[in-house]
Amino acid sequence: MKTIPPGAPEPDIPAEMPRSSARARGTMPARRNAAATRQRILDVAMSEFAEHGYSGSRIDRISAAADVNVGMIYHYYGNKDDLYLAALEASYKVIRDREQTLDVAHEDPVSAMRQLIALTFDFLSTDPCFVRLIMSENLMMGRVVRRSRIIPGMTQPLLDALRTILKRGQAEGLFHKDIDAENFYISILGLCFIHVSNRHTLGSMFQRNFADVEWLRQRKEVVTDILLSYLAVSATRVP
Amino acid sequence: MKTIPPGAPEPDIPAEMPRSSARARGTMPARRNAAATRQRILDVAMSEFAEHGYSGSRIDRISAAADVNVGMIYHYYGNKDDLYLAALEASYKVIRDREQTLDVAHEDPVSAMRQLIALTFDFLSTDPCFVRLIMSENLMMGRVVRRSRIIPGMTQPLLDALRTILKRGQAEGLFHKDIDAENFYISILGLCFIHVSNRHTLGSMFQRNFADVEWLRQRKEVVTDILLSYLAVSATRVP
Amino acid sequence: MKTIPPGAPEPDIPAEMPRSSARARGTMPARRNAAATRQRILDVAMSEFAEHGYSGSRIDRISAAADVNVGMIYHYYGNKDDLYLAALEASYKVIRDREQTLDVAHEDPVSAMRQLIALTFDFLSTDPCFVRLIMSENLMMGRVVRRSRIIPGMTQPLLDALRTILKRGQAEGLFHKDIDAENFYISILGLCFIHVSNRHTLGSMFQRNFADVEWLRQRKEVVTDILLSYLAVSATRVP
Amino acid sequence: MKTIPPGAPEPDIPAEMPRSSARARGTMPARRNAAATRQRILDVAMSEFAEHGYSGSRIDRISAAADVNVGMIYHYYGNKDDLYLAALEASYKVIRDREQTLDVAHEDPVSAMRQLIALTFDFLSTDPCFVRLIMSENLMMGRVVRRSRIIPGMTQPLLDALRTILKRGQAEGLFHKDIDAENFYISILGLCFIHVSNRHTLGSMFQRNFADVEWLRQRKEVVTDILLSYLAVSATRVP
DNA sequence: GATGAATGAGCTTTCATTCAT
DNA sequence: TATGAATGAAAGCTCATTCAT
Repeated sequence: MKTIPPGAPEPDIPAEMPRSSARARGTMPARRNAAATRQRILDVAMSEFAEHGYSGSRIDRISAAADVNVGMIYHYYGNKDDLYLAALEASYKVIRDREQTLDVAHEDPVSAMRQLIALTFDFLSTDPCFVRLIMSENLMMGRVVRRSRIIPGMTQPLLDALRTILKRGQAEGLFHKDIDAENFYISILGLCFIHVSNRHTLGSMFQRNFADVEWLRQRKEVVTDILLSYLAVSATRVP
Repeated sequence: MKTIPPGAPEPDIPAEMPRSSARARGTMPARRNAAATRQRILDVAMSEFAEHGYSGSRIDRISAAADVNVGMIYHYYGNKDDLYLAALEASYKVIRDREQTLDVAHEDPVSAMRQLIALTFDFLSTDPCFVRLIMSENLMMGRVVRRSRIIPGMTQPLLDALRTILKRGQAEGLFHKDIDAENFYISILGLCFIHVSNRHTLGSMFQRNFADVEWLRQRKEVVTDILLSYLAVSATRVP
Repeated sequence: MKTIPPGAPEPDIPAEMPRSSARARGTMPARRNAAATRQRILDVAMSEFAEHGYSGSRIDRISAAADVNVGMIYHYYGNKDDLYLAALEASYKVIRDREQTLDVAHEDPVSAMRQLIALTFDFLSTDPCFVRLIMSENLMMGRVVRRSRIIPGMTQPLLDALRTILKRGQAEGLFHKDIDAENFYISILGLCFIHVSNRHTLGSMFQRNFADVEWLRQRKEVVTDILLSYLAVSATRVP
Repeated sequence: MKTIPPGAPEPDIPAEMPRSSARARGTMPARRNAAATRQRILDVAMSEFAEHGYSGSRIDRISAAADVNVGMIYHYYGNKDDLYLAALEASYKVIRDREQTLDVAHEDPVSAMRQLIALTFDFLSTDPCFVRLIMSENLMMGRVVRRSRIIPGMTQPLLDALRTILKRGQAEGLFHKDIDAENFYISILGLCFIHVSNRHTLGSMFQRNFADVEWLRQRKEVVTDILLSYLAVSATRVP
């Protein structure tokens, strides 16, 4: 819990003098890299909130895992709610950023769509943290996300990318015309989300481990099939 | 979820005299009816847990809303965990029972499938209580549902019904052969669940009200289209 | 817990119709032998208070074990305190009665003393209930026993018996003269009480089981030796 | 038990300004001294547990008397059980330490034995706290003491001291040979313990105050006589 | 005499938050 | 910037006791 992550540089602390123990002995003034401390708190908070939900998360646990004093959390983030919002926004940023790595303008539309689906599926399945954070927030009726000023803005690039793929597919006669991008994204999300969000209740219902790698591989194929079937021009329309 | 189940008659309580306020004023002797009290607690608990999740729910609030002493809850249900399990099981029972009202053996397979999808969609969308209960349980890593002895058993009839529809559709050459019933149910669930479970975060992302009736109507059509496209023999298989 | 003790006759209940189950089915009016019910409650209370002490004892447990309604306990005994007093008095009566079975007037004084010591030792060691009841009461600073009107009176016969033995021993030149009966009884009690009252802490200190039968046998000899050494005329008096 | 141990200096708190009342009035900033607070809690806990037993003791009362917030108790001691264990161990330490002040190796054996008996008698009689703590623990069937890692270890020095006295006495021909040290200690304890542990029930039986100083003085002599009579070579052995 | 549903006060414990240093 | 001792409100749960029937 108290080990310093290797990736967190603390340049102004001499390596030969381990911080925490020296501090414990009171031989060193409390002075560190503020930005790093802030970030460390945020990283830990993201895990904590993801693992335990909002109500289940403990400020004490976060401060211990981030190796900072409780007061620091309040100093940097004000209160539990705001820390939670920060964690939520940071989590959204990760997936939104990743989505922007796709080359939607030049890649073959079907392939681009497959990549978007795969990226979404893998992101949600690989680490349930994001999914759990989203669930927790929705259980709170969006009380916190509602206050976010940046999350709505992060959605536009995603929608743009999706529309670009759809338009190019339609122009090439591969996708049928009557598709709403927003609604389609929700379908992608629904199909990629459910076995992660409901892992445990589904597990209880079907007595199966939905984190099993082989099962996930098959499920990703099915999800892709379902969504591409729907997009295909040849798809049977509902009469 | 807040309606008193039709099977629980309380004939000797005059409808025009609401118990709680009258009792609070001390003008009416306490009605002693164990079964009714038990049920009232369960009904209230289902709402409370659905609204606030497990950690966020308060025994005090439940006892107040059920108009009983806190001790009664412990007398009837043991502890918060067991009350929560009872609420969860009761909720599952409602949807599983409703699924069994479908006539999957005689109805035209496509129509039967549409009905199953519609039933699932409507059940989840009409009252978010069930969805929220499920989410809460999954956030707790299935800690409670794992102890349920009846939930696993409730799944079999659903799978049987789904398999019957699929087989009959395949026999009539309407559905293609390569469909796993369990996986397909998860797809149904995913597509019907997401806009309820993620209502608030999606609302924040897209600045739209996902409880809007007109939107739900359209969404139900899309979901049905997606799932039937996938089932259809003409569907483009992934090469 | 619910089995009826064999010694408790319930003449007016036909044997072929087990009481509790019939009552559960509501087929039998609630009507029993009042005195037997009262006694059953007391018997159970003695065990309960002995096992858990006053604070640790539960009215609910007593009513369940006595197979009566909670209200009956209040009906017959008023409240927890008074039930506890009744249990305490009944317990004292058992040992005081037993002490009176000794033939102190005709038996050889040394032998009579040995018998009194053995009786006390065995009574306390065989069933720790009495000891624990006494301990519990003393932990409560005698709050309840102080209200007893019969316990002080029960002591006199014991003291009389002890004095008789001592006088006869002194008259025969077996015991030395300077012995206070009351003080001597306290010595008997202390030596016979400690390994029962302090069974667990002594067990922790010495890592030994002080309920072991062989150890008890030896201990009884030592206790007798100690007390008889002190009584003996030849005993070295402190200069 | 209520005195502040000499080793815990609180130099910067002016003696003429009692902390609790001043702080209650809000005129003095809270003294932040973890060790002192911890000790204060323990001191109060020892009294509280001694006075009311485990079940009867109240965390609220302890926190009030120690002039700290309830949470502090849990912060320092975890829970009621662990606080009780700490109090128990601290109490044992006091008597075990005191026993080690005897010079068993050089003092005349009879005199050393007298001193050990007197020390034990006085320790138990002067302040009933220790006795009551022991009783409470035994009423709980040793549930807490069983977890102690230090109490068993504290017994050895006592046994060693006792064996030293006995051996030297036997070597000098003062004590007879057949004496088990452990059993003999239990006899000492039993004779010194009973009038304290059973003060109230004995008081009720004999209508006498067993905390009376003069009675205690006589009793101490009797106890010493009894034990020395038994040790003496001239003691009449049981045939 | 007997029932059992119901009560309310009080318990131990937890936790976000503050504040003097 | 950083510390950690301290707080107060509220949580889950228990239990002696009452009361209509």
